[in-house]
Amino acid sequence: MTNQYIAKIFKELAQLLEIKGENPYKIRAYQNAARVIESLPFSIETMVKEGKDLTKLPAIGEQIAKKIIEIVTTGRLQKLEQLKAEFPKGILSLLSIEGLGAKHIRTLYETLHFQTIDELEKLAKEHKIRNIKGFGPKLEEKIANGIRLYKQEGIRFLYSEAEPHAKELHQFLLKAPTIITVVIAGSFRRCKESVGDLDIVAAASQPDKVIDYFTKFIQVAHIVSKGDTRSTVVLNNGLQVDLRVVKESQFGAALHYFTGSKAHVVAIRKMAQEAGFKINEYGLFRGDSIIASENEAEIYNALGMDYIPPQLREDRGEIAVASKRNLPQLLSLESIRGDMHLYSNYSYGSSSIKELATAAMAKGYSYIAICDHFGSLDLEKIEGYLEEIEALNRIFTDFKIFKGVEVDILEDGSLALSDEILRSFDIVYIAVNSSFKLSKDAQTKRLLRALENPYIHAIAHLTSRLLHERPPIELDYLTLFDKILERKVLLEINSQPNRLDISDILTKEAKFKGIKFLINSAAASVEELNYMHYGVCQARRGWLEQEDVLNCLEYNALLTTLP
DNA sequence: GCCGTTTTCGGCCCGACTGTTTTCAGTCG
Repeated sequence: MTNQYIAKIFKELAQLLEIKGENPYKIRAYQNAARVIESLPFSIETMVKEGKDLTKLPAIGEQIAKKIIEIVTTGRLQKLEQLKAEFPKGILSLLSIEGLGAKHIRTLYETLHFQTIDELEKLAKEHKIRNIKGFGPKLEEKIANGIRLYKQEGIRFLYSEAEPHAKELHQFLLKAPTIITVVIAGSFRRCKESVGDLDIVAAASQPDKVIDYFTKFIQVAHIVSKGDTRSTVVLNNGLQVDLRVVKESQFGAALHYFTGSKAHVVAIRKMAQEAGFKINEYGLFRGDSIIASENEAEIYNALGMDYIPPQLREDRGEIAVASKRNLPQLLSLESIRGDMHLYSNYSYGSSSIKELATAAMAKGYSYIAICDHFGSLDLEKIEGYLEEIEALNRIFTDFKIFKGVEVDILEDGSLALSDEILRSFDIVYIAVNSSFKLSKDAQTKRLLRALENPYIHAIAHLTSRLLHERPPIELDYLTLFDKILERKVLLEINSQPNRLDISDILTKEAKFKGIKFLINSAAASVEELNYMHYGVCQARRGWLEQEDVLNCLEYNALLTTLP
């Protein structure tokens, strides 16, 4: 049972209680618990089975601990089942309709007693909603449209999919009248692996002119809201974009607020309040006097802490560490000295080894590893492959190519290539590329056995997840990380934008265990060498510093450090 | 429902915009 499953139960519980009109602080308590459970690096199921005290976790008190135990032991939560039975099936989907919240949904249900969502859609079309107190024609239309939209698919974008839109909007807004600064904030600035919308913060002397200009962006499909200082639009492809425009002197405070995460901002505001400040999107205040507002660093500094980079702003311990002025010095793209996992046209890459090497040199790297994916049928091919790399190494000066391979971990934990073959490579990655649905126990045993092999160096894309496509394989990470550390095996952060494997949370957990990493583009073409920056962002979200990542080392240092 | 170097009770982040209203509740971020 995953933490996500447990968190989802509390999220649904909170939503249903909201529709029921429960105490909002109780609802928030469930939401907070869900968020904490979701971002735990270890399995809460295991905690329960080992009899650990759940109330030691933040936001988990006696009541929620009891409920977690119930979920783990019975697979469900009685209280949620009861609540669900009180309302029509699918009622929670109504919450995803823009502009329709819990209070409205409750009024709708109490007035109309609809039994299905389809029934509600029909009532909306028949104009049975507009005369209810608190409703009108506009909301009625939103409900009808919202239900129709929901029946299609929910939209969420990979970071890499949102990126071109972000860049284009940035360029567009820089040409807005009276504009001074534009930053894409929100989850995009925090480099989350997928983003729900784009939040943009701008500074301008006449905000209303910028808002006007913004809503005329060519790709705007419709305008959700438009005021003097803020506006929301939806683009043709369904991506929602929010713009907030402030005065230059307030830019830092606004940027901080709109970068989030929500949990981070709430925690900072609470902390500021306890210290006698007030903080909002216009600045940090003590009484009526403004303490800081122009840039983010000033605000953090006034609160007595290190500047917290956006990628760390998730309320996962960064505030406490920053208050001790002890934040990690996160690595950057410039820290990377080589790319240690590339596929050439010997397996499923489209570029030759020489092309990859030349492109890597042009990027300023001093080494790469070609690690094609080979199985037991490829023995002849491997021979030529090794020779070609050796030949290129004789030609290049000040640049080295490692002879690498990715080998499959079979279902029983044995490897697809013999030790004899594995010995001929400089770097061997093992990877799960099949049997993704084994039980947690079987999957963990499979990895543990593979880790016994003496000729391996690193694990490629550990969880084998594909974002929005395939869930991560189930593993007992605590046990596995102990073994990885003992065997001095490296973990890869795979930069492919639909993988970003391992996750930020696992990365942080592994780092504090003492495990070292490689950040790789896993490029299958020259162009994909540029994916490296996605992996670096992910590593930053996982609190990694240069010293945690072996391909931040120069060639000679790397040679002596490689396991 | 959670939480506590002021507290085991009484707090719990803060403001813009919309659609409904005649001054504001609901929603959102």
